[in-house]
Amino acid sequence: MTTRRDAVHDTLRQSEGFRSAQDVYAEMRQHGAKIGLTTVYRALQALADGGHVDVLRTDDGESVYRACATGEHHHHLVCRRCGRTVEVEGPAVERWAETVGTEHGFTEITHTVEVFGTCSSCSRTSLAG
Amino acid sequence: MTTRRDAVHDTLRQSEGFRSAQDVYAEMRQHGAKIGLTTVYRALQALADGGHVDVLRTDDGESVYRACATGEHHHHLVCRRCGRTVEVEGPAVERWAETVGTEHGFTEITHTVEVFGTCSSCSRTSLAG
DNA sequence: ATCGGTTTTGACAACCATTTTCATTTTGCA
DNA sequence: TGCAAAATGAAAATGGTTGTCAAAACCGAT
Repeated sequence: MTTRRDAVHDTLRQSEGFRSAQDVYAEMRQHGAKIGLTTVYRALQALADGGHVDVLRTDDGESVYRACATGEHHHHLVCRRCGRTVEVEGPAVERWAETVGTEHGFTEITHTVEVFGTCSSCSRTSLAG
Repeated sequence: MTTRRDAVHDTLRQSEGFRSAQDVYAEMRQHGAKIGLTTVYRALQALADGGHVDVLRTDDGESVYRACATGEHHHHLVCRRCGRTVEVEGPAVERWAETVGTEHGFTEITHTVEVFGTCSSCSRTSLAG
């Protein structure tokens, strides 16, 4: 039997961008999956804790998740319109964060970096329509 | 009469780091201010909209605010223990975000960058205690 | 198969920051 | 002074997320 966690993970993998727990739940139900909202939340958390999916917060405080191609540290370029996401790297940013933290006497430095924009197909749409 | 918004702004100015709406409210009440929670929320939003204070989200989804020295675009180095915050600039990061977005055909690029760490006095404390 | 014991599940209730509502108070201004 | 518009705040509503707990699924041992 496919564990629910895998089912959640699969659902996420089929998505282009970041999806909320509620989104994932709704989609799974629509496809006939028998699963509860609580379980989706738990699965998502477990996946996130294990580093199998990335999490970020939308402007209105919702947590959104995404199954990324790599487990390596990376950042995201997210279309603010359709949510399409590109994984990007930025060694320069990593170094900058580390440096700036150290310079001020901080230790155990971590950072969050997200880039937002309007993707080409969305800006086309807005010009046309 | 000092408008409530100014009172909220002042309270924020006296803080070292980022404070939540509830924090600000509690502190104002403690100092004898007659103000409602709703008003604090509204004032904080207005201040944020006007670019007079910076906002960010804690890991648990709470919005926290800070009256920053400058209205210019800048980022923060925040102590994850005590919340002490240093304002930092990173021209390299700005350029990187812009470049990476443009390369992928995105327009109207914005970004969020926050650096977290443990400040020197907090790491001393943890070693001692 | 069947019996414990452990883990997972999920309906529902509880949480809690934030928003909305709306009646009251304050303000701005003629 | 009067009156419309804006600000206020107590209380209720909202909504994503988490806690509770009993039922269901799982698993190794008999």
